[in-house]
Amino acid sequence: MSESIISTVDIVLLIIKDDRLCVTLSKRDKEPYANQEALPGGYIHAQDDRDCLDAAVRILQQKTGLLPPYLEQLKTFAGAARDPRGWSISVVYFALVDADLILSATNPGLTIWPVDALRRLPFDHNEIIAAAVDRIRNKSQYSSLPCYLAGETFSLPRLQKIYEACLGETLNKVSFRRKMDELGVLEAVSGQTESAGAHRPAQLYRLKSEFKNQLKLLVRGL
Amino acid sequence: MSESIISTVDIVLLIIKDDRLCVTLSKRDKEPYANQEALPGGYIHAQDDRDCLDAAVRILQQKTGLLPPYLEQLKTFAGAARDPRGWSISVVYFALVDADLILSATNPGLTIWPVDALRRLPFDHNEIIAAAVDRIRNKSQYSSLPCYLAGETFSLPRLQKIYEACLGETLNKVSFRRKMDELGVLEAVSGQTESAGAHRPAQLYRLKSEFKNQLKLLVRGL
DNA sequence: CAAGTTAGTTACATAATGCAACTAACAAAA
DNA sequence: TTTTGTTAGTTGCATTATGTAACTAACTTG
Repeated sequence: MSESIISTVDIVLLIIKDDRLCVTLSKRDKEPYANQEALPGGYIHAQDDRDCLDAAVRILQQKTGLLPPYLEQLKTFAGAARDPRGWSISVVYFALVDADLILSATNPGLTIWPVDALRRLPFDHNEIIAAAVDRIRNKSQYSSLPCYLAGETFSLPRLQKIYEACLGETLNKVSFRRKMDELGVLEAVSGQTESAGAHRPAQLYRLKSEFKNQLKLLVRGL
Repeated sequence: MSESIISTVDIVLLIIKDDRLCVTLSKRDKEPYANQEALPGGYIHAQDDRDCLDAAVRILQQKTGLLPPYLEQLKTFAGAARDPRGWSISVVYFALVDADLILSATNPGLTIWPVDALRRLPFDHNEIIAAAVDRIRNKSQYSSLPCYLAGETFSLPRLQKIYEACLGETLNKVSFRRKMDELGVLEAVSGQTESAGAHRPAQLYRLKSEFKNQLKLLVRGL
């Protein structure tokens, strides 16, 4: 039956760094693959965790100190071959967070890697990250998902760069702004602008409070 | 750690019956909830199953005798409260199959229920089915997914009914046919028509062989 | 062979999208 | 103080996608 099955949760924590989609890895402190970079993860604690989301939040807190604004179940990876310890189940979540929260914090053992230039990772973690990128690419096409990768306030050109990093393609400026208007999740921060050089400063926006914990979907994609 | 966690696979087997999206339930032969209708499922066999998909195929074979043309992982439901036996993980798959394969076969203990008129089911199976319906509704909007619910050959009006059942809304005939043309997964069965009454018979189509095992996606939805 | 019914197509109005060219607002150099 | 360069943001228009109504086609039944 299931006595010998290892039950874990792993987390793909994604951020934008230098306009590129990046994944956060943490150095493993135990065998197998001790001292190697891998997705942050851990055992499910049947005593402490009420469900998988609980476990994901706990593990993320332990490994990164963060409670990210977006956390969604991605997929479950399981089988006999993926972990040297034996038959294992990993319920994988993916989290989106503003890069500054990671880069500014002192998180020992956390490293950031562009998702399109990863080296070979332990377990099936490359495959897992690829699945996360697929998911975010898909959802970015028709939702406010990438907004969770921006900070509290941001300009539309900045948000467009984030969408482009998620989608892996450049977008038309006019169409993008029309779609953001249609989405209706943003509100201008009155008077606030971002001056980033010798040119016209950009209006700053933030997520309307009612959308801080809820995705908004477009009827017809970007 | 994870010694006490129960690991199972459950399957949401969906079909179209009387132009409605329906789920296939099977009578449980063991406790808990013995003799009640529930999603077909079973323990993962770490000895026999190489991975979860393996387990899903085995369980589906045992409970229904089918190898469905479409089988995808839906989501994992886990926690302390969902199963009276204790902390449990259920990796849920959803399967699509031509209704005739179930209705014609002699599958004792299998029953068919419209997904929008279900009674209260054991475990969290109502919630699981709702998640499956959400998924199929979403994917039907921009993919060839509902084709797996049709048989070998089918007319376009029939396929439109299937799409409508999946989406829960009626579609425009001209637009639907344009989109199916754009999808490009169908080929006319030359000379074959379906005569279903005192009116013009409909051209029959089938999935092109290269799409029997691969979803095709629309760039811009139905 | 006329009537009824569904299959399938055509023509056209309306809406969505993409592109190019515009104006706006700033800093820095002249 | 004016000019220049650069990015922000808007406008107008051509092109494409979509929805609707009205059409023709092909069958069965009376």
